Amino acid sequence: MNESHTTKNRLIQAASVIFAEKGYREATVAEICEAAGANIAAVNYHFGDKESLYDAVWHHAFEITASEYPVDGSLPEHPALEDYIHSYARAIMNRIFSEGPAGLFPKLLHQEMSNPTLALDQIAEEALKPQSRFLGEAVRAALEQKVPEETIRMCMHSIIGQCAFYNFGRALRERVIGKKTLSKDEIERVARHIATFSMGGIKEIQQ
Amino acid sequence: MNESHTTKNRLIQAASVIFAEKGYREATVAEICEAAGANIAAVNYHFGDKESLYDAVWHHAFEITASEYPVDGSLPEHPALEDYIHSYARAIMNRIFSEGPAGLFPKLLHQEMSNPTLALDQIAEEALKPQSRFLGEAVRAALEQKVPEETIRMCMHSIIGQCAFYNFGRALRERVIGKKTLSKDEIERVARHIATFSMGGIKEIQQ
Amino acid sequence: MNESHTTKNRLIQAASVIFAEKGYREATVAEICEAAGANIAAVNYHFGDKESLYDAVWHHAFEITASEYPVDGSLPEHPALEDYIHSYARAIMNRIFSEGPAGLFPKLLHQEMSNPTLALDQIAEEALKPQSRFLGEAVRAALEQKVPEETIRMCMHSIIGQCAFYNFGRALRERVIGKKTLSKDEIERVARHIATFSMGGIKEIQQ
Amino acid sequence: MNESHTTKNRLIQAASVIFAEKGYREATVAEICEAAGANIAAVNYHFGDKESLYDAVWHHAFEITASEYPVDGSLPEHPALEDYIHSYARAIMNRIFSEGPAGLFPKLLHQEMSNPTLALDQIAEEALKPQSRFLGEAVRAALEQKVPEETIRMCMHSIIGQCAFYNFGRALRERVIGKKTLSKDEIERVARHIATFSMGGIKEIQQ
DNA sequence: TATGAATGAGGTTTCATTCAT
DNA sequence: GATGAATGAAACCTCATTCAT
Repeated sequence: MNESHTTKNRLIQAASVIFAEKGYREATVAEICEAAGANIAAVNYHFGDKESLYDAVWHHAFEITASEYPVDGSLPEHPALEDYIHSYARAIMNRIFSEGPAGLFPKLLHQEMSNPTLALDQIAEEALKPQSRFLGEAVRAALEQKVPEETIRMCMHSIIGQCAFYNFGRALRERVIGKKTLSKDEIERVARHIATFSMGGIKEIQQ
Repeated sequence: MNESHTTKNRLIQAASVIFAEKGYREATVAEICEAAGANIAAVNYHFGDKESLYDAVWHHAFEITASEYPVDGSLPEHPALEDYIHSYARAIMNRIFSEGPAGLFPKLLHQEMSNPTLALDQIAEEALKPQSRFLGEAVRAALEQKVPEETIRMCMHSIIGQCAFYNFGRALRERVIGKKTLSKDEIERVARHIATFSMGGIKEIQQ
Repeated sequence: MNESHTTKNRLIQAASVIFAEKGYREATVAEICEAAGANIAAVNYHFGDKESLYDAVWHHAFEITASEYPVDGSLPEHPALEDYIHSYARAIMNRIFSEGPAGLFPKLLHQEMSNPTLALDQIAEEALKPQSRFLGEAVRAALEQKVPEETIRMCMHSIIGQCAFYNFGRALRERVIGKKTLSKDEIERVARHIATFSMGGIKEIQQ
Repeated sequence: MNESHTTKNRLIQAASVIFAEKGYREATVAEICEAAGANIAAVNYHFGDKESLYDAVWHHAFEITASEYPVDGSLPEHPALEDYIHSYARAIMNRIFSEGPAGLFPKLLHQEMSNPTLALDQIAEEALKPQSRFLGEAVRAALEQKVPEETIRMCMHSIIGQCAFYNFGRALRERVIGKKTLSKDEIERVARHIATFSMGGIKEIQQ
């Protein structure tokens, strides 16, 4: 049997979508099984319990998003700081507005962060720290250690926050601004904006 | 009887904390009643159902946070753009890291945004749009209409995103950076940083 | 205070309508009190409990219907059997299709007969046996004791059944025939029909 | 497993008896499950909710009563009107006084008619209209269209009412007359009485 | 005489999990 | 390797009744 169509895989795929949409608690084992075309007992049979399925979903979702939109995916040959920021912002924005499986990771992250389970510790360690370091080292190098560590951290947060807002603020943007999604062009403009804005910010901070 | 100690008020207070911590669905009527020292049927007696209690909690939480930390609370006599941004950022940061009742609103907002209920529509309209407008008009005035509306919106998102990150990113910051809360001094420095960084960003964008 | 507008009376009146419509169990004390413009505790205060209110309602409803439409209300001077039957049928039909308070008794009776409470025993004794005897004696007299008691009883049931059908069959007639109520004229024709039909039946039985 | 002893079937059987005795609202899921020897969650597992179980009970009860006592069950070769009436009356009387499962349908009908649920619409359409038509056509044929439609309807109601009285009047007959049930012989005599009485009535009406 | 807050018992329903097959 | 029936715990909600005022 084609490995990607085993019951186990179908469960992970169906669960990804449902967990992303509703969060861990609101998603029911029954609806996941039904969406996967599997028996009600399938989750417990294949994964032991609901929470272990959730873990499996996380790994699946991160693998997809990280390989489809790596944070260093748009770096030129000899990248300057602005290139690093732009590459990071572009990847994150593409993930956030992806309507395919690559879009599941940000949605899961959003769910998870309001009600952290044990999964978040692992995710933070394996998935998010490396991305954060990617950005942190670029900023640190550019500032040439003339500034205290706290300042570097605040700059990083300013950059990450600008990107993350498009994920966490999704429901709000729909309501306050009325836009549900962004076109490819808009995504490009936003990524460019974040890079430019952040470069201006860092220059100002340096003085 | 002292009005602030009626069963109804005790329910709202207990529910605020529990909803903020766990979200609407995960919080149970039973634990709220127990925490309020009330009977299991008290919620239905005083509010009709769980959802109406939730609405009451929202209004309560917003009133407190908005009166304790208004977004225009640190404006000088003739404020420049940087003053607007600083006042906004300072209020938001203080709300986020308040350990008292003023801290409940951001936490409720975080919960709500991952699983929006009907409450969010009302909150967006009544509480968040005005704050957003406060910032938007300051930015628009400073940029003197030389730039397209999309640019203004992106700048606003850059500012809001920097602040909001400290709310939505809470669980992550704890895990990646290891800091759970910020001291008064740190809050002041972050607010100042966001104002400075954003001014630099806006100047860069203008060119 | 006008006696008919005391809280106690308003409760009885409101409860009559609601019990008639929904039956004992489905009617709630809360809605009765609200309809009567009284406090939620009023029923227990004035009547002790829900069931005692129910008893009070019965007496109220029977008094009204029996005085407005007595079964001997249309008897001529020297009545023949057909006159007795006609008078009985006319009274019952008028009660059943009354839209005022006189219509409450048949509706309560309908409710009660599918789920008898202790109230039914009393009602049967005080209200229904006398009416039954009214008809029974007329039939017995007309048949001149030439027939066994069982035959007399079956004839009575034939008469009563024809009338009662318009009460118990109400929901069904609406659905099968599509008529919700009867005009004054129709009521007269039905009463006349039942008298004629029954006289024919009794004559046939006698042979 | 023997199909008639599955949990689902045991639930229907237990529920039939309890719904017939107490009506929809008064019957509790808990007592039904206990009577069926099943878990409290069994109703929701097998039927979704209480109301769907109720529907299933209706179909079950009607199938049994209609196959055990069909309204045309006693028709001779070339039936006259009296034969139709007698066959109808005999079937209805047998249903009403059956102490087995065939007796559940009239009891359910009685309950339903004092507090109609959506089920009644369906029952009226599927179960009762055909029976009513069976009688109606026989009467219409016998009267040779010399009489207005209203007269035909009133004659039908006279016949149906005489039968139905033994169902709806059950609680009353117990109290006023003191007889709880009828023997086989009595049932036969009542059916014969209704046929004779009705023929006399119809003849009288025709003149 | 009357009230409004409060309560406890009990209702239906949901759902993750188990177990025999 | 997989299933469908079954379960127990716990969720929200309803409602007649009580009690202090």
